[in-house]
Amino acid sequence: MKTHAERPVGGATPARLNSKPSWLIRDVAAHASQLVASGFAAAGARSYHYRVLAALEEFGPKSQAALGRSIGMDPSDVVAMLNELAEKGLIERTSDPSDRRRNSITITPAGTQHLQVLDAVVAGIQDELLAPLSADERGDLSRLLSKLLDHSARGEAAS
Amino acid sequence: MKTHAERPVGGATPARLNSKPSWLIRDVAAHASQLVASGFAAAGARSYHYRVLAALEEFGPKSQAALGRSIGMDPSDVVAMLNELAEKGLIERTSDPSDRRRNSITITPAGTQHLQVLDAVVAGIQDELLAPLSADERGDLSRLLSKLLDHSARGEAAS
DNA sequence: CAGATCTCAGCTATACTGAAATGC
DNA sequence: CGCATTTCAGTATAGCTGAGATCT
Repeated sequence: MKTHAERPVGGATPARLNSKPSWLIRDVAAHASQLVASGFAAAGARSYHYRVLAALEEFGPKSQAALGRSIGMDPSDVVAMLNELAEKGLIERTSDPSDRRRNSITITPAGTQHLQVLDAVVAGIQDELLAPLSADERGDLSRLLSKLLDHSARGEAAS
Repeated sequence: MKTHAERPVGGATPARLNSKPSWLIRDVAAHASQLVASGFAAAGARSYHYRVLAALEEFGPKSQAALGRSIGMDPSDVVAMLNELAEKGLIERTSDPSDRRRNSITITPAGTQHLQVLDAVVAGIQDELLAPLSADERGDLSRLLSKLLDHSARGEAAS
């Protein structure tokens, strides 16, 4: 589960890569993903599950399409994830009587409980990931990243 | 080519996600990857090609295994990428006489030229990605990310 | 009829695993 | 022999496309 590699081992990394923000971000993200994936795997979940359960808990019941839009997930992937979550009893699909094309998705009590477990896993990962940074630096990092994200979100909206 | 999506559109994003550094990083990285992938695709390349060519140009001829180690790429993936690069005449494989298990990989003049084109693409992407940040902020971001990367690299070395 | 919704089948890129053939 | 190198075949995940059936 510690798959290893992911970062150079033998010699140096090419300067082109470790000096470019786009690559630094990708490398840090790869590390973060690995932490999340293995933490969630230990809890029998995956990253997609967390996104879905979080949206349901924060926003209440939604249609599959609306769910997908709120977390940037493709509708076809939503189908597959809900199948998995329903099998585990973490969500419930009921067809919406006001629009018979739609399913109304609800998080179950077991789902809420599972979400809390995953929240704890995620919290632990933030600590591990940000260990080398001071509280101030953590704030700076979040602020800078949010700025980049806002910008790219607006860029897409403009297209 | 503008694939779209990638970030919520309909309503708000769950607070759990956009408040956690690990998710912010992943989202920014996804955006960066998309920029790189489409920029490289326009030049007939992919991200893996850049890594390989950069390592060869900066460090000189290497064996496939050493190449893979220097850029954190799996040996089996190195094989496939070198096949593609060799077909385009960007690298050359010659078997190493001092150790007949090894191939010595060299970047060709065409490869160096192609790398320069990709360098320009990458430079443009940094500007696009970091547009909302001041020069000071860009420096801060790189510094913070490098710190995180150093930490995770040391963590792996310790295992 | 246009358009939304759900579903399924399949594709790509990245990254990894396992195993074989060869050579040190 | 153990170990490194190259290669191939296969797996898994995230994200996407295309198309069909159903409904508004």
